[in-house]
Amino acid sequence: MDWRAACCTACLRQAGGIDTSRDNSGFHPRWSLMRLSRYFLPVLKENPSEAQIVSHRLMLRAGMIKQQAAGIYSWLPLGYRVLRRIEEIVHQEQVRAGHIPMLMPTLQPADLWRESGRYDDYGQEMLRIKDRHERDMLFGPTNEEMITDVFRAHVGSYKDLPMTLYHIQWKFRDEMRPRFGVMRGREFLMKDGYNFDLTKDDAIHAYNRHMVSYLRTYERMGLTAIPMRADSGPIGGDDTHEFLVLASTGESEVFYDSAVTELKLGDRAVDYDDRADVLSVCQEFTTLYARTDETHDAALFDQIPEERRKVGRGIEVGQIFYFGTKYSEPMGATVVGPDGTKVPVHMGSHGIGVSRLLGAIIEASHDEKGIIWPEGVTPFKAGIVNLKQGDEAANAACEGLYKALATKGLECLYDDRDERAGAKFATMDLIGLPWRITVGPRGLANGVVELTSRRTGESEEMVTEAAVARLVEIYAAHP
RNA sequence: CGGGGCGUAGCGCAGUCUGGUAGCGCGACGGUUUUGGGUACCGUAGGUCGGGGGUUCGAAUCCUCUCGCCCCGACCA
Repeated sequence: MDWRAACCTACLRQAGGIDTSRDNSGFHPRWSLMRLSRYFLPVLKENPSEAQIVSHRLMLRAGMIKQQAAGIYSWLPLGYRVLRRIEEIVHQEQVRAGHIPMLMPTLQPADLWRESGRYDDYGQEMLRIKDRHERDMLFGPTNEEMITDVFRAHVGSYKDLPMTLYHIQWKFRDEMRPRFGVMRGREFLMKDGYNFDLTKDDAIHAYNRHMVSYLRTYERMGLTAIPMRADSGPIGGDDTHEFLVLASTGESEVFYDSAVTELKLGDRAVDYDDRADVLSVCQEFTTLYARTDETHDAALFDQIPEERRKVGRGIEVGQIFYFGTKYSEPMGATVVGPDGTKVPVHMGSHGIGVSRLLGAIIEASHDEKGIIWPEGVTPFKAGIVNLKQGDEAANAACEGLYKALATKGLECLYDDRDERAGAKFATMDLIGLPWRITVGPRGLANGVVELTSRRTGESEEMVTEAAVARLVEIYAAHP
C-alpha cells in the first residue's frame, strides 16, 4: 500500500539508524536525514511582487516553487516533498477503493481525439504540437480517449468488469490567463481515473465509490471538501459533483447549508464493495444543500433555516463524472455481455487536482507568519531547532532526537544553521512544520526540550523521550 | 482575447518626466559580536538597466519594433 514512500522508510529502517553524511545516491532520497545547512531551501524574507494571493506568496517565500513561465513551475525540494506526500495519499486511497494505478503519456496522438470528435471541440486550451514527421500531437489536457483506447485493445468480456484504472500525470491546459500560482497553472499534476462497467447501475456504484474515496482523501489532508452538484462542462455527462474547499480566494461562488461543513467521514469503515453502505455515505454527504453558482437554485436555498444559509467562495479540488457511453460508443469500447451480445461499456471519469491541492491547503491553513501544514501532508513531521549551534550538549541532544525520531519513521528537519534563534523560528514558522522541538543549553540544564505546536503556538517542556513519544502518538493517526 | 500596469544585482525598489555612462534596503560572502523571536558593526562580491533597431557627441532615460511577466474582465481542475 505504502508503495511510494516505502523505499525511503524501508532503507532507513534497514540502515537501522542515522547517516549524517549527504546522500549522493541520487535515487533513494534519505529525507529523514535532513540537516537544513545541507538542504536547498531558498526562503525569501520579502514578498515577491508577482504573487497576489496568500498561497502563492507563501509557496514562493517558503522556497517551494519557482516559476519558469506563466503557469509553469519548478518544484523545489520542500514543495516537491509536499507534492509527493499528497500524491501518496491519493494513491493509497485509490488502491484502498480497489482502483488500479497505471501511467499514460503526457503526449497523445491527435487521431484519438478525432475519433471522439473532441479534437475540434476542445479549443485553444489544448496545446497542439507537430512532431518531426508533421504528425499532429497534443499535450494531454485529460485522458478519456487514451484510456478508452487502452481498454478496447485488451478488454472484451463482461467478466473483466468492473474495472477502474487511474493515473497521476502532468496535464497541460493552455489557459488564457494562468494565475494564483499552482492553483491555476497551465501545467498541473492531476489524478484522473476512469471506470468501466457493464451497466449504468454498476457505473453509478463506481461514481459513489469515488465520492467516498475522495472524501477520505481530502480529510486525510486536513481539508473539508464539500461535494456540490455541478455542471458537466466540456467533458460532458449525466451526473457530476465537484469537491470544493471553502476559502475566500476561491474561484467559484458557492451556496450551502452550514451543516454540511460539520459532516465527517472520520475513521469509520466503509466497505467499497457494499453498494448500500457506499450509497448511504454519499446520501449523507449530498442531501444537504450545497451548490456552485452554476447550479444554484434560489428557491431550494431559501428553504434552509436562515442561520444555516451560507454564501461563500470555494476552490475546486476534484470532480467526478458519470457519462455513460459517450466515449465507448464512438470509439468502439465494447464487451460481450452474459447474453453473448456486444455492448458499449458505461464509463465515468474522476479527477483530483494534485498540484492545485498545495495551494488549496495553504489557503485553508496559514497565518500571518506563514504556512501551517496539517499533519497529514507536512513535508517534515517536525523541525528541530538547535538554539546554540556548536554547543556540545545542544548538538548531541539535537542529533539524538533526530535519530530517535528517524528510527520511529518520523522524518524531521534539523535546523543546524549557525543563525540566531529568531531567524530559525521565523524560518520554521514560514515553512509551516506543525511541530517544533526547541533545544538549547538553558533547557538542557534541566534535562528538557520544548515542544511547540505551530497551529496554537502553545509550548510544553518535557524530556526528549516524552517529546518523541508525543510525536509518535500524534503521527500514528496520519500514516 | 479586451482593458490596465510592470521589466534596473538573488529578492523588494529608486533613478526615466528634465539624456552625461547606475544607486538604496534586504539577502549572499568574509570578519567581529556568543546571541532564547528575522542582533549590531566593519568589509567584499554581484547589474551588457528584458531584447533588436533608431535619434544623439553621448541612451536605463527619447522614438520604434519585439519578447516576457502581473492585475481586472470573459473562460477553466
